[in-house]
Amino acid sequence: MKRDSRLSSVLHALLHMAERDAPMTSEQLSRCLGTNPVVVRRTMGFLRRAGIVASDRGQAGGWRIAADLSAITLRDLHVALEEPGFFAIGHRNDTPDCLVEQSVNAALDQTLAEAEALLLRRMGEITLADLAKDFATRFAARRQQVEDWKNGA
Amino acid sequence: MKRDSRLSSVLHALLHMAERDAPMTSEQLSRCLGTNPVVVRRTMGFLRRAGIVASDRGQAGGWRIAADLSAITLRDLHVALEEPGFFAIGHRNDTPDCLVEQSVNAALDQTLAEAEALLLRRMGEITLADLAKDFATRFAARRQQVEDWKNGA
DNA sequence: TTTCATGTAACTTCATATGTTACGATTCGC
DNA sequence: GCGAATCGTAACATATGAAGTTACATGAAA
Repeated sequence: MKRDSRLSSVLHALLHMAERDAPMTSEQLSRCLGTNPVVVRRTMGFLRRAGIVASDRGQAGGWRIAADLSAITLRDLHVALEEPGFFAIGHRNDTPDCLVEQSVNAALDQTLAEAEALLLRRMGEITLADLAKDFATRFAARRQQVEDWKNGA
Repeated sequence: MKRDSRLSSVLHALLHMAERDAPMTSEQLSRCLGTNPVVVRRTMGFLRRAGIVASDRGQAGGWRIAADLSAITLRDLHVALEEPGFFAIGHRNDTPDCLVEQSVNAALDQTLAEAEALLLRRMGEITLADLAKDFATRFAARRQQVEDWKNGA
């Protein structure tokens, strides 16, 4: 199945934006993400409508984060993107007459619902601030690595 | 997103087979599932290769369950079908150079991995025998309902 | 030997995520 | 005001993958 990568994309974009003071244009973001400015506008539009980012037109325009990093969770982004569901598996018929199919649906639905609840809970616990911190750690580690390499050479 | 419904389909098929003594043909199963005999053969082929069902050609041939109902779990079926993953969301680039993207991937992967582990655990606890029992309960309830309706009329 | 069934390749169809083109609307600097 | 930069969005193109379909080979039983 073709997986929806918009959540990953907007996270990537938001963290890049968080590293800067000035707004970033769709064109800049599209280069970060390896995609197209129109795709960026289309996807970020969901976040704008959810109040997570704001956009300005004209020169010196672009996208900026409109909320506190520690107040934006992965769950918020998932909801904002209106992602239709987490799962690549499902059943064909939502309201079957066949009792056998009803048993099958009930078992699958219950199992998937439990996993979905876990996902939503966990995603509600992870904020953009957490990711930015994780990035800072990685960045420091790489900088140290480069430093070591320079000294060794 | 187009969801993979093969797990649902084979469960449906297996429960119908469990209700009978004789083998069922692809044609019969396809009518139960509202699909095509070739699709049934293609999908059930995964279960045959996993030893969960057996098939016989020729007259009086068809499909039969080759293991104990209480020994077949949803997880076994999921694995047998070689379903590529549970999730409809994911990230675009598996081995990014960008440190920001690495942070994003790490966070998403960890969250999804946790949910996947839960799913596999739960699916490993549910057997075909459990579903057959649930079906029996629903069947009895409906029979009672019909009985009541007859008496009332 | 005929009939019925599976096994499988090849192709079609359909849904949908993503990419692209085009153009209108808005804002800024001059 | 004018022109450049930028978003907003419609319309269309492309790619991927699940499921459906056709065709035919293989094997088993009456």
